[in-house]
Amino acid sequence: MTPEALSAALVAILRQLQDDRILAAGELPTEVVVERPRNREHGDWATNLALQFAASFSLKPRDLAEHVAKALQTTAGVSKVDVAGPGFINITLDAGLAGEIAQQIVDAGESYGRSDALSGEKLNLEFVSANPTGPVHLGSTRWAAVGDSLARILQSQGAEVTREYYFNDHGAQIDRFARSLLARARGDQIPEDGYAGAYIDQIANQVLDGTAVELLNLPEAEAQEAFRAAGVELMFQEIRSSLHEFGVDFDVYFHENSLYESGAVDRAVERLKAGGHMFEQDGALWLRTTTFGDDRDRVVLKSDGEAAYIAGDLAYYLDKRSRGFDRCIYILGADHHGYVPRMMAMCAAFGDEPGVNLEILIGQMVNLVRDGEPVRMSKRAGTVVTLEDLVDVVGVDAARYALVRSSINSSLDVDLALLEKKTNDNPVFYVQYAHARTRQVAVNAASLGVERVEFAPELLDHATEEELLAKLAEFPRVLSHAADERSPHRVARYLEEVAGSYHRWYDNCRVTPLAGADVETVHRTRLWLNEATSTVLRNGLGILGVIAPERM
RNA sequence: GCCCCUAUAGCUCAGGGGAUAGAGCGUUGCCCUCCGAAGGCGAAAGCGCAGGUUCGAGUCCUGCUAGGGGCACCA
Repeated sequence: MTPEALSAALVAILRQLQDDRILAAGELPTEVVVERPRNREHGDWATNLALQFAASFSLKPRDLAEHVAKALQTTAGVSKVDVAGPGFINITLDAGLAGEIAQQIVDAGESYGRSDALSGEKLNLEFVSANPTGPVHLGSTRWAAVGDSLARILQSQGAEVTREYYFNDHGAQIDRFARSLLARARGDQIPEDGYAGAYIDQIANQVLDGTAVELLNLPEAEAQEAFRAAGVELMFQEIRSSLHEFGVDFDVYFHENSLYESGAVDRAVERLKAGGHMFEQDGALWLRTTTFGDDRDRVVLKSDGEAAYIAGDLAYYLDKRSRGFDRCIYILGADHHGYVPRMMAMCAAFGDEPGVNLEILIGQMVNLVRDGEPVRMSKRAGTVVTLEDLVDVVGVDAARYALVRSSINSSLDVDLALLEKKTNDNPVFYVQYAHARTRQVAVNAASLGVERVEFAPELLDHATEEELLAKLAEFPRVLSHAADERSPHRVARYLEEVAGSYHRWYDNCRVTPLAGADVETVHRTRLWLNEATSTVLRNGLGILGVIAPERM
């Protein structure tokens, strides 16, 4: 009996009580929270439904709890029901029932934890979208790890997810990038507002290598354009390849420039004009975002005729919608949070529903620290840490795990000194080690003739087995909750708990018999539990884009 | 001035209104004659402050304090 099954049984009981006129008419909850009580004396599972819903039926919590408890007594698989405290319902299952989940998990394999809750939803998830004026830095790397895991989580719930990267190859910053390249190619100083760093020299040289030397003798505008086109392409390739090394591949790399070349920007503006959301003032064209809650209106076409940045976003959003995405999710850094109200206003101006068709996740920044002291990331000071730097020092697994295990609402400190020491203080090793252990136990079991030829779940009755089984049973809900809350970090935290439960079990219950002893049913049964743990750890690590190693 | 995020153990962070607030690292005491000690068991150690809502608040609301980020016809 899984917590989901118990929850469903409880909902059915409430419906029955209503049919029997014990409960007043009224809306019933569609889901009831069934939790593992912290204190094992409180049974296998507990629910607070009486405390939650008693008031809406004009009952005292304990009275409602008694009614539910009485009905639950007769439910198959339930051995004991208690009402405790103000109205908690504590449930104990029949021996063996809790153990069945081990076999179910092994049978489900890769599909354990998946659901079809989001099937039919077509989601567009945009993240990273770092500008092609430099390598992917530490901050963006966080969104690469988080975004990719979130995509996997949403896919596990049946959603059709497109990972998208908005490639910002239009506008003034690209011009500065091009001027910087050109200057370095000529051996000149970087312009005042330009980009510095060794990578600029590298790319400038690459551009030169790939073309005729006469490039430098072209008229200024043509030379700059040549460096812009070639430099952006090289930068783009580098970003793409470092993300690929990081295990993050996008389905769509969308070039901002294409929106201008295709006329999509003009069409978006026309549509907003037709909707009566645009006005002219001071020679510029404005979008009246204040109609939809923004604190001031926004310029779309500047008085010099150039498009403001938001113009591209208008067209880009419409383009996503026209590609059939019900929901467009953006992951943006905290330095862009001020951008949210105007994006939401834009969404509303197009007649869409902000928060539904357009969803923006704001993630806090990554701070660089050395020995506890903050380090300012500065390209000029050479203290920019890139995705590749991070991976070079700690590897993909540790990097992804460290960046994904915290809530995006918290800023994250990355300590350089710690990373340089290559210490194993990253919890990813704790989880990976647990998985490696399950595999080695399986290897040893096989060599000693322990096989999964029989399964007697009632033998999984040690305290550490009950704990582990309950933990494994939570995986589907953890995934579903992580999807609902857009919180990949919950999966990481959950895996750490699974690993802990497994290590404790390993310490108490042997899968292989002691030397000279016979292989018994209990060993064969435990092998199922070992395999189930392996499955959950493997599936969970897969969600995080981290390898589940056979050995370490 | 306005907006967003944060404040939980020595450090980095979890914690879905519920029962005795957790993990990793660090400190410290124990446990390898048999499936991996990258492990387990134990100890010390914590919800910024003040109100409020609630049967019940680390969690929700208000105010305060502190830290981070943002408030362009930049992108």
